[in-house]
Amino acid sequence: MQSVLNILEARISEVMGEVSGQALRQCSGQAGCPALVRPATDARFGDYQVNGVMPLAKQLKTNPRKLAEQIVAKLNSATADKLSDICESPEIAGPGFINLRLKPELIAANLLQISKDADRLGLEKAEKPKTVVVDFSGPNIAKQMHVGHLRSTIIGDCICRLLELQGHKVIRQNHIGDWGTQFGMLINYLVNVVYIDAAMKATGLSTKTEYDLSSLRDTEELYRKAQERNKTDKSFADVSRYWVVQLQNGDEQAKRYWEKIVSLSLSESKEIYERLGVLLTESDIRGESFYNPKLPGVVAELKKKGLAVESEGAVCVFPEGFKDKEGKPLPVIVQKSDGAYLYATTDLAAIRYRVGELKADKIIYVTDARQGLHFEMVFAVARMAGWVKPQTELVHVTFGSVLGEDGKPLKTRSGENVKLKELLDEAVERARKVVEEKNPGLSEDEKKKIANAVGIGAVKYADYTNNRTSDYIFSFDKMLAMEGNTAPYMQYAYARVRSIQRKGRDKGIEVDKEIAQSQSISLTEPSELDLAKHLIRYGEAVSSSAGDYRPNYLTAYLYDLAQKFSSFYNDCPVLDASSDKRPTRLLLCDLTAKTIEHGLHNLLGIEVIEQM
RNA sequence: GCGCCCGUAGCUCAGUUGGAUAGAGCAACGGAUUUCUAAUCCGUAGGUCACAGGUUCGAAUCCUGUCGGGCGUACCA
Repeated sequence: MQSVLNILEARISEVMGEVSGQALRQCSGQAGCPALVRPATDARFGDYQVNGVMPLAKQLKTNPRKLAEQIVAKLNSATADKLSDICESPEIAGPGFINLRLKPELIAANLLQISKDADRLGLEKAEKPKTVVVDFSGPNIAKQMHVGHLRSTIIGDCICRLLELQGHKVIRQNHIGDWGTQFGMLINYLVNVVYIDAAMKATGLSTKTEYDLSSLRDTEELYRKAQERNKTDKSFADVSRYWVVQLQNGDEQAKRYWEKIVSLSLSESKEIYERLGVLLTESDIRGESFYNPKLPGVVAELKKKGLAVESEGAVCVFPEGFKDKEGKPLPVIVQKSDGAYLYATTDLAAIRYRVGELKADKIIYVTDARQGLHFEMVFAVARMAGWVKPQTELVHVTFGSVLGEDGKPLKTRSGENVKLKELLDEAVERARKVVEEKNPGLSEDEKKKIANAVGIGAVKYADYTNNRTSDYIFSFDKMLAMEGNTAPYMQYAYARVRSIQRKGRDKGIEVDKEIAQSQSISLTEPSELDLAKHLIRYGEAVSSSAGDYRPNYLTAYLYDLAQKFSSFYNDCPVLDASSDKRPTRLLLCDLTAKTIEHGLHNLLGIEVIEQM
């Protein structure tokens, strides 16, 4: 089902092209006359407004109101009747707006159509599906996931879900940091402290064993202890360097320890992904170690193509238009003077793999805004090298930082990054307290389930609902508030609908049958009509959200929906409604629940709950 | 220095290639409740869209400058 907005845009644009066609080509040479149909800014103007007449009139150097009249006349003309199946007769207003009001029959027909399509709620699929690689999350192995990974992980996840819904082939790529010099000290620590100490204890040579592998609660602790030892013990640091070399050279023992560390860390990440409802699996992992063997080839080819040159001992590519502090050309360094490779090299190898092997039409990078320059330059080099086709899209989807209440990047009191696990634990704990207070009668199981859904949902929803490009201030109190655009408010709205349906069934009303059999729609109350109109616009919200990779467009829609439902709920009894009104109201309830569930659960990965 | 992003109500934030009288939530004030879950709804009040110019039928949005903040800027990722 095509969204009303798209149909209107297409039909009106066509007519505008016909009305202006030749004249337009003469004046500007531009093709196409977008109607710029937008939701009306004020309900008094109807449901949609056409904004495109005025810019067109400017191009044609004609009077916008006169032009609007011509367009409306053409839209209405008997031969080219473009609107009467959708809208009432269009009205011209202000300097040259065309206002459109939906016909009740269209609203009714769309509601019924959505109702019949339980899986997709009438959402259309892309005409030309693309293969889209989405690079997101990318935690550092050997350290726990912290708040710095939250946004990439969940925004990336949402983008994947949106694009998949639109019918694109989405390939998730988790570019984990599982390679590098830090593994030397970690391996060294495992070998020399964990295993040797344990062995000495086992053989009675030592009674003082501080750690064995099982005592390591997590990779964070391993990292911290190894780092501490590396700093204070010079000979330990020397041995760490030895392990780096061993690992690079493919030494079996080094590899075994490395694998141990990676798998320990991955199991921690997996746990976080599951709690967050993020659909990343092990098969999506293509980390630095995966690209490591390909790096010499990347550099060699850049050299062969004459793009990479030696500068100050390092191998560099100088894409055009980038300058350093002194205004001199800024390089992308692909190999350090000591021979080591860098992030840029890995990213270039990844682009080759994604275009060459994965056949990507588009690659989306979900990382914070600070990496903007890095990607700009890497993209430039990849294009210079001919590793991406001109039509291949490389998109950097950026986001701002998560700040504490003081407006500075969120840290613990001791200045460390806040662990994602602890953040989620606290959110769930706080949600639990609220459940306990509001609904003490529920069973332990239900309380746990609700606290989990609300707590995790609140963290995610708060992030999604902020414009991704700006920083936002993290506040448990605000995200867990029952009022306002929050997860609990949305979940509550859903739970209320479900409650109506439960009550109805208890009363012996055959809710599903009544909905399935409802052929005519009766929208009499303003809040009913308002809700109905909003329900048929879900597709618009999804496509604008996906088009700009902005989850907040979707949350804004969902919040509007929940508010409109609440008004309807207040004004219109459902179960006690007269028999001519009840089927429609049951249908509105059902579609509200399905839409909230689809948005929250299918697209944002946030759990809905039947009661709270 | 240069580049990128940002500055909107007391607070937290929306604002869709420039569109009609700039919107929400919180906080404040006033109303609605023998409830289909009030974890709700309705209303009132609150603004020099940082500042100054410019572009045009029309600017929070585009351009120039100023002030304030964040980030980046040769071997981290």
